[in-house]
Amino acid sequence: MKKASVNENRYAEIDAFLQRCMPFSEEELDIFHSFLTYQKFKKKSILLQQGEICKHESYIIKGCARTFYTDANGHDITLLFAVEDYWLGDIASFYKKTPSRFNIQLIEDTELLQIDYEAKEALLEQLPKFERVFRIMVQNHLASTQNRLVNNIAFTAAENYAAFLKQFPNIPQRVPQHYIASYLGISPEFLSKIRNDKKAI
Amino acid sequence: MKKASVNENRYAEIDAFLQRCMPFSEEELDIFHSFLTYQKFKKKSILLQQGEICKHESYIIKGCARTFYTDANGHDITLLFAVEDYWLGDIASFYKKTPSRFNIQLIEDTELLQIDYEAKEALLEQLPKFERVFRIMVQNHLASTQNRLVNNIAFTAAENYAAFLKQFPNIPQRVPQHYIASYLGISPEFLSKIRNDKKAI
DNA sequence: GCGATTTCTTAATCTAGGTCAATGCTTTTG
DNA sequence: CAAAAGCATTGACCTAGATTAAGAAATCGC
Repeated sequence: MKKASVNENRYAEIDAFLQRCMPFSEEELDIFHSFLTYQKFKKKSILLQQGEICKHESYIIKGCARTFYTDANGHDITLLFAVEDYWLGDIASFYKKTPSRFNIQLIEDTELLQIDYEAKEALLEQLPKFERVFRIMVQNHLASTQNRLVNNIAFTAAENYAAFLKQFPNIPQRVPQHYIASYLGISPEFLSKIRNDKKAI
Repeated sequence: MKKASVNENRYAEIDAFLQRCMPFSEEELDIFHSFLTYQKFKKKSILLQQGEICKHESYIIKGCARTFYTDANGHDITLLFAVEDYWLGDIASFYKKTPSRFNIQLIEDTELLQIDYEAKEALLEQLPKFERVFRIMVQNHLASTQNRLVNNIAFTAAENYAAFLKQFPNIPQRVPQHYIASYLGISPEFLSKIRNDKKAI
């Protein structure tokens, strides 16, 4: 018989995320859950501010966020859009307890599962299997960041925009266009021009 | 009494590298060494070619290398300079056995300790502690790649060049200047101009 | 439902950095 | 040791993309 529950199973997605990486028993998953904190935030909340120490890594159950750096002229560069099934945080700040270089801002009302430094270390001690899960996650993240760095230099803004649409077909419906410009590292005006030039063909 | 040896201890540096991450016993280090292969390569050797599958991760005992992407016009973008105490490889290709996006070319005669996929998995199985070592390595690598991506977009070429000199004061004596331009994502001519403008001040 | 704020577009002008080509200087290599 | 290859520099000219400004459209908050 199925357990009745007010809030469905808030761990369903994150468990599936883990299982895609390697098999976990019910017991292991329960232990994992015990280290997580469920949190709801309103649209436009600031999860992390440049200069602060990043206290949590956060898995998105539902919602949308953006990690970005604001330069001296107040222009920002989007490092990452995160939606359902993504993790948020500033790794450098989280692990070294140094001031973060990045801001994290929510673009929609968002539900998160959060883990702080001590909880993560305790989890890793209790279930060393998770070292591997997190290693693989970070490896994938590094590979995609390397690709993005190289693409950003090697290709034109129009090419990078086309590649972005292909890789993230659902992001444009969820975030304002000038954030996409800031992800591509171009001005909003120029992105508008690119879009218009494309239409003309 | 010290063991006499023709080739000193070729593991001295890599062991120190590991110990900076966490403590290891002599036995553990011996097991680790048993998975490594020592290799010498001549200057200009190609360790990995765009399109091939990356078969090894390589620790540099002595020497200098460059990882780069060559675009359709034959221009290249340097992803990484590696010298003593760095690791080389294309993570995405190594783990997923997909064609590599990058070339790795040696800039000096180089001595490496290499590990292939099967050996690395066997090492991780026998000594799961290494999951953590590699996780931490990859995290640091990701953090610096994120910074580089953002800096590349946010700052001017001259600023990025100054930051490069500060971060890697010894690289310019070991690699031709046009490789540094390709790391910064600018033309060699423009780097030459930047250097000249700076002198003028 | 309406004013206020954000967002997007368009157009004129400007600039960081690219391209091309020529010259001299170092390294390699045979 | 000479010829060739690779490297750095300089200058003239070109272009992708930035900046500024202003109006139009969409969305938000009450």
